[in-house]
Amino acid sequence: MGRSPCCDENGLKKGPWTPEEDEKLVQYIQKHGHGSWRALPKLAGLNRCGKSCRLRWTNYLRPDIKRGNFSEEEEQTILHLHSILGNKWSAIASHLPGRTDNEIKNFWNTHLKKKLIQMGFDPMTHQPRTDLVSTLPYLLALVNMTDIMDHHHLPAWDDQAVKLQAEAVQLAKLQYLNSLLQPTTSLNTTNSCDQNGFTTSMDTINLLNSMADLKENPGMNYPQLNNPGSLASQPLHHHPTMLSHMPDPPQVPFRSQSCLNSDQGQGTNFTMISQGDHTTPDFESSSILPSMPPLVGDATSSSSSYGGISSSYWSELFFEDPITHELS
DNA sequence: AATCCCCGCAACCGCACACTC
DNA sequence: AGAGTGTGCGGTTGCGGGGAT
Repeated sequence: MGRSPCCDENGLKKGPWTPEEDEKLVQYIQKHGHGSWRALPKLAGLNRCGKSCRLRWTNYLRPDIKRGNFSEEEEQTILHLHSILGNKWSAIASHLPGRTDNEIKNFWNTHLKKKLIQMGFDPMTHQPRTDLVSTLPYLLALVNMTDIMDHHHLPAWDDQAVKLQAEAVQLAKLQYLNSLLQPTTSLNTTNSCDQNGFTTSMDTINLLNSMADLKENPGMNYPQLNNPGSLASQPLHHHPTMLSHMPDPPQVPFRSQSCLNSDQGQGTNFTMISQGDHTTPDFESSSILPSMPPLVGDATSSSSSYGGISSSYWSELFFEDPITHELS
């Protein structure tokens, strides 16, 4: 079968559109509608193929096109929908009035995707990247910064910079933990939920991380300590530090399949050290990352998620409208 | 001031699917 | 049923602008 591409005809212009061409196209469509795109160029007096006209109209000349930068709300919506729909740009665009699939695709490829990668998240799954190799340069850079500061007794950075560094280190630790928790590592973990519906294993991990960080950086303020479910149980775009300029999204507890099916009270256990009235995780401190406590206890769930993120994340697809956050 | 390099975006390309005859 | 056509969609390209050197 097959057919020749519409733009193969000789003599048809390609490339950027001139204002005159735009004017011709707009005037014709306003007067007659686009009708058959293939026939349109001739009727409108344009030396273009129909496909080129259609793209120019739908992506640029249409009167309801919204130009300009994406708002924070739009950015958040794109992230949220992409975490569910993937690269279905037209589907995503249908939820953003005035935005075209092409515009959203470009915005994703030039801004959001890079942002996620820089933060150590897989732009396709929206989960922390678990391949240590890919994040090693990032980790090393962080370590170098810290070492240099320590070695030269440099004065502390401004608060914001220090916080950013601490948060980045925490993310790196999260990735490290995730790598340990992957099913392929043969280290099994149990996902369960607390009364708020958060997945306990990752919440535990985050709590432990926060405690470790607090130990290292006594002055820091870690919201997870007050709200253990605030970090890893949320999809990336709900991450409190990721894309921190974004306004808080509607706070809806995520319902993971493993949560729905498991008993409460189960969770990943770590070796803990009792110190008087307090119990602390058994961290063996390291200059780079705290060595991870051994995982003990048997797997009681065959959840396909690791660290509780995946199941929570995908639950949205099955239980929640991505736009309204209402149960379906 | 000139050149290089990177990045963002508009436009193109090719494939897939729906529809018509 | 199948060939031809129209359109939608996602991936890719290449140009132009701006910053870095």
